[in-house]
Amino acid sequence: MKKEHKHLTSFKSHLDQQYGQRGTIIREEYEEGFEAFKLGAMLQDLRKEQGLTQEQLALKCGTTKTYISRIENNASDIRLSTLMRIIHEGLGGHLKFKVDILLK
Amino acid sequence: MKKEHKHLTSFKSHLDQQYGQRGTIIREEYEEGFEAFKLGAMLQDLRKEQGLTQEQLALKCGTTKTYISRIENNASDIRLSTLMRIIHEGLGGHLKFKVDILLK
DNA sequence: ATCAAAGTTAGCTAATTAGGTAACATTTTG
DNA sequence: CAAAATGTTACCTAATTAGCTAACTTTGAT
Repeated sequence: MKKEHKHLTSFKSHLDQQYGQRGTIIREEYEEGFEAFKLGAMLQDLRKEQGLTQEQLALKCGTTKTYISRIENNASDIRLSTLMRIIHEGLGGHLKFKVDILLK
Repeated sequence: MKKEHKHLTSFKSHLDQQYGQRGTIIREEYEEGFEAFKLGAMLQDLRKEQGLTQEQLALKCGTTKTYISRIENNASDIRLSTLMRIIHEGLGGHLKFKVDILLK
């Protein structure tokens, strides 16, 4: 496999522990890395947790598997509105931002 | 004033309490709202906390006060890369995402 | 090994952001 | 009030995303 998704396994086991409970909130936090921007990995993880194919996800949020693939592989920048649409309509999720600033 | 920034005051007082400390991390969390998307308000708050004008901020991150104004007033969608540039280079901050999903 | 499903890549086009300049409006300061 | 600083809006252009189709590749199942 070309790509590695570091926190997939740990997150997966966490999911497994909670599996069966209803109404459980998954919180997947993505911290922007120093080198590369791996939003794609987060989206791919979330999609797989829900057992969706790229095509199924694409259908839910009105795009194509082609585009989902590009996003997951960080092949393109992405608009905020598009990111939110994928998370909302595609994954049924809720996006939050946090900004940390070190005061001088 | 046309716009209101609800959490500016509370955040401001919190800042005032901590003022003078060095190395303190401000965590401004923005929860995407139901109705409208107020990323602009968050960015404006953060800018003002640092005592920057739109023009000063624009200089630091290689854009114009015109553009900063448009973003703060949610007059335009924004690319992720641009958002990150403003937060990094303009505000010296660090952006994090979180996705909450309610399991079915 | 073969077939089908899933994922990736390549073009092209249309829609939208980002950059630039200038004019206008609002707020602050003296 | 007057002047300066700050912020907003308008318009245009260039760069980039998003959408679309099709071909190619990889993975998984039988």
